[in-house]
Amino acid sequence: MSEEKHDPKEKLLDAAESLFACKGFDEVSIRELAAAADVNVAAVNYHFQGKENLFHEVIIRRFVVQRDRSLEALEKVLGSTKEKPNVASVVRALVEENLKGTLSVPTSGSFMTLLAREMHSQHGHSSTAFFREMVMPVFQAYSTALLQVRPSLQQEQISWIMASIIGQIHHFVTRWHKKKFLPEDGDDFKIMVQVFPALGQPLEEYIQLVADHITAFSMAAIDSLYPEVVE
Amino acid sequence: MSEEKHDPKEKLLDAAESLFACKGFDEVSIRELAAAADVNVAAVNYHFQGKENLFHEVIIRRFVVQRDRSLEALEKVLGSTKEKPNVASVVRALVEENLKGTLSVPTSGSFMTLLAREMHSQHGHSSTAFFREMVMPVFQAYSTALLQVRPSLQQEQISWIMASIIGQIHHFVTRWHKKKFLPEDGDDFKIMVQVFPALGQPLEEYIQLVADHITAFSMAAIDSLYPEVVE
DNA sequence: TGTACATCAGTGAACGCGCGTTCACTGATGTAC
DNA sequence: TGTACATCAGTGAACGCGCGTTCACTGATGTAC
Repeated sequence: MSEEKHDPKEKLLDAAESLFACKGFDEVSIRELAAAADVNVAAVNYHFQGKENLFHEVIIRRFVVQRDRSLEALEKVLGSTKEKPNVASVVRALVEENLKGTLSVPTSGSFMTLLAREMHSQHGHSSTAFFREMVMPVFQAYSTALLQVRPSLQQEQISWIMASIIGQIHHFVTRWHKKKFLPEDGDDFKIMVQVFPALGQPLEEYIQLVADHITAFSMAAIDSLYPEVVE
Repeated sequence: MSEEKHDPKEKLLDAAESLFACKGFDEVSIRELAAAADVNVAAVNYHFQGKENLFHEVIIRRFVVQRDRSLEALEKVLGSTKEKPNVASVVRALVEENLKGTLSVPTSGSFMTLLAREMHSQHGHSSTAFFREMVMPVFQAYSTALLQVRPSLQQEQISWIMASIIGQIHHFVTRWHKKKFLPEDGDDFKIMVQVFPALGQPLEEYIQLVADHITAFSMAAIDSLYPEVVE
């Protein structure tokens, strides 16, 4: 089949992406990676000069996709000729695209966790570069869009709003991810679903329910705290 | 001085609490722990039968305090004779107590991260027990309180509201923690403060600003989506 | 085209280090008579 | 009270394992004449 990669570098990246996402950096050994990618143990060092670098490249590769998806989704909303973009449509794009991007890709359930590691890494340089190239552009684009659709908002108010929305997104992503690795007949699973029924739904429905809730909750807050100024 | 502990078990727990919080489970070695606690390397296994158990006990010890503080804060609000408790006061108690509890204790900035590890642990039993005894009681108490102060709310609506609030709390805690370990003259630091000015404040002010924001944001959403039914 | 050599991707085995853990031990405290 | 023994908290040194990494190597491809 044409899908099978033979480039060992690609094979390693693919294997690393799913293994790191499942088990975390420290819990995956180079031997395990090599076995999963069907390459030699020495290949990781040969192609990436160390385990840490492989990890870094996995993160970058995934995040470039995520970033571009988020930016495209926003452009689509802003460029829509059918209906004038408003606050709700921008918020919904942010919420929906992040949920889908972080949950829908099969292996990527815990990339929020991996990202946390990357951001905390002491390498300094890589951390700054990552922040500037992956996180900031999305943040800036959505901030600007919000200002555009509701000019009465001030920059700092937008920062607070974005933080509240992103916080909610992360939390619901984490919830799903936590549930995902639980045995369906275990006590933990039952309790979680009982406390939070939406977790009993399939992924697609969960995403929709969560997107609806975060959008509604945040829009209600925004409209109430910072209402549109009608001139 | 009377503060100095001589019980090696206590000394180990104290040293472990701050080291684990700073560096995470894998990045702290038993030798490091022993040195910090000024005990023998073998002491960890002697007192706790393994590194994993020590970690578990550290988490428990911290979380019992946190849980009890949260429950006390709620009781204080509900039992107040001066003013009738309302939704806002319950929400504020939840937000403020969690922020203080997670940020004010000197070593505990990253206990959210450690907690994540504990919840994901495959031990099954410990995970369930922890959830049932540490997380659920607080969740239940605040849910019941919300129902009490606004009886028109349904159980599932409360679950969604709580999730949105807790998500915001975690996010702002994480932000502070991320900033805390950054050099104050580094690029990362400058960018973060520029993007999110509240991070430039001292901890006490940050907590107040964040508590105000989350409470206001969430109350606006709640009152707008699920208004009080006046009979 | 044919030959000799250089380059390069990729490899298998081995290395050395740091880890969590173990174990035979010590010295102090408690107990029995 | 004095002696002999048992119990126990705590220890130092050593063990063995798994890890990331290294290195001398192979065999295929590219290049020069």
